[in-house]
Amino acid sequence: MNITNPTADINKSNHEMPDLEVLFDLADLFKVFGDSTRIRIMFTISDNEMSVQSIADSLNMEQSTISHQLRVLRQNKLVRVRREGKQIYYSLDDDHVKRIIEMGLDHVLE
Amino acid sequence: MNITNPTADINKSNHEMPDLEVLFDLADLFKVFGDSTRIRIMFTISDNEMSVQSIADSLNMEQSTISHQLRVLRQNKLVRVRREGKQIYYSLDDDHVKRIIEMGLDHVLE
DNA sequence: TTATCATATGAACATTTAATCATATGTTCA
DNA sequence: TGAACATATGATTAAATGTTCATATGATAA
Repeated sequence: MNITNPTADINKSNHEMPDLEVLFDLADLFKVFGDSTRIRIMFTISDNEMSVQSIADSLNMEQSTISHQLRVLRQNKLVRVRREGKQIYYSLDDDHVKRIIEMGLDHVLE
Repeated sequence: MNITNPTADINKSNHEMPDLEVLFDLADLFKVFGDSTRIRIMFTISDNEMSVQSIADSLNMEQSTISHQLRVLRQNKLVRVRREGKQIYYSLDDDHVKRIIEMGLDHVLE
């Protein structure tokens, strides 16, 4: 863990272990990807932005469920939000997100 | 993607949505990365294989806790196992795993 | 064989988490 | 203004999950 002990440089690792706090953040990030509903939402909006209700329709799930999960995605900066009239459109935040998913897919499909 | 023009866009997907089963597997994979103990274990063994007890010592956690989590990593093919006498040595399965973590780190640290 | 060490595992418990229901907030338009 | 619509949110409930304790399994050496 975050050993900042100057005397202990016996560490022959190439990768330095990040601070504990970073590791917690990292786990929290992956936690967001670790739910099938959120994964499906991310796929659904990966090409086009979509309104909440159309995501719900598309996945055959309740609007409330989708909204709750979109909040999680929002809080973790994984989606972009745009309001247009009564509707709110969501899209993936950046290609970063897609790449993480692709990496996971590679592992799952291999 | 990220079409900001709301007028009559044709929904032309570039990415096909994988089967539901694959999406579940994908979520399950990320679920494994979504725990700080497992993340820390993965960092700990990312450079050198290590025995269960030395991982536990290194993280200041119970042998049982580490063993339980190593099982999860094993079941998801994220670690390699090698027995040598009484000890069992664990290492990361492949660079794939590292790359997934690196991707996540990029997002967390940005 | 038996004692000892290293690891794995089952059960119990506490905590987290996702889905649902009901309702609140915010927007548009008559 | 008020009705209708789209989305967000709080509370509740059920299920999943991580840690701990106690113990089982498996390996080594005397």
